Amino acid sequence: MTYRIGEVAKKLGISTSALRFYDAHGLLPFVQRDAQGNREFTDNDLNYLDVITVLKKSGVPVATIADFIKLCMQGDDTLVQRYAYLEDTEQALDEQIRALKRQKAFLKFKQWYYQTAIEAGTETIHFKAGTHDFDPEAKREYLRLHPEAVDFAHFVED
Amino acid sequence: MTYRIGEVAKKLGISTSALRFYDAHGLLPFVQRDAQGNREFTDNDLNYLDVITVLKKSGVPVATIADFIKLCMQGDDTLVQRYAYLEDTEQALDEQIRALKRQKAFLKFKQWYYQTAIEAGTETIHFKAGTHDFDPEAKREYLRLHPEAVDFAHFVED
DNA sequence: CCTTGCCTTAAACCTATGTTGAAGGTCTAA
DNA sequence: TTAGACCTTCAACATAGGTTTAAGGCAAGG
Repeated sequence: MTYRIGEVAKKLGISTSALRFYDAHGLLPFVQRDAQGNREFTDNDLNYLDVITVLKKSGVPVATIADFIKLCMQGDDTLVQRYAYLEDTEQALDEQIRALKRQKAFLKFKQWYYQTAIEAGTETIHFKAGTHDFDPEAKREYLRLHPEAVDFAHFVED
Repeated sequence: MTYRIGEVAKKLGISTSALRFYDAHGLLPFVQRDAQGNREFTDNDLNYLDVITVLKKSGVPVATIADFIKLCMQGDDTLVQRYAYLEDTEQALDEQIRALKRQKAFLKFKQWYYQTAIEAGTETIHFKAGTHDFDPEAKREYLRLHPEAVDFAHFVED
């Protein structure tokens, strides 16, 4: 049983133009055509599209995914390469997660900054007296209250 | 004490062209100019640049960051708005982290898939007999061995 | 037979986020 | 006083990842 491009688009939530774009860039070499030249997607092709979708969401560029798919088409000789490839992707993913957590720690600090400012009715409590400049003491104060936030101590240079 | 654009670029690891681009797009309304028209960055401006950097790394578009900076320039009346803004950004960050973790769970499955294929010397152990089509049994088998991976059960439709 | 709804390709277009280059100003040190 | 190292603006270019549009083919229903 096969699917037409429009059905696949609906099933997977990918636009038909994106699917054609992927095909044009070598991500779908396995998709066959019918007598009229229309693409015929099999269930197995959808499995490949799941892999492609995950790699895309992991931030892997289309050209790099195309390399991986090429390896897949080459059979058992490339198994080790493909495994290494996925390990690299996983490491990149881990680094992205770590980076986002650092951004989150900083946002948490800024939320505390605004929360306390809102309670005080004014942001000036965080400024150096007589200026509109941040008092670095604010960051130190926060780190005293939230020692778990050392992750973002990177931002405290003082 | 002030810094010139090149010093700031070196200090923060942002190119001078990117800094000028941010200025042109309203992210640096606080930066003053000297008699020659050169930008003069203060230490406090660098604090704002830290905030901008974090928002950027959190995936917030430049135009949206500009809105936030505008609120910052408007004083205490916008404290609650600014807090809400940061909460929204944090939620978006949490969702990104959750999404990356789902991608990672799928990659882990694929790593198992290749690990076992490498041990067997061939990928065919995961195919339906006589075909090159994935046997959905592989996913079920993996979930039996790794019940913690239900996160990605989304991908198991069978 | 004609309309509707799919599908096809190729090429042009779009958005975000910068980068690069041209043309010129200022300051400092030799 | 001239060379070098900065800085300025403005406009053109680049890149990724699609989307849109134009022009056309095939098949089914009325």
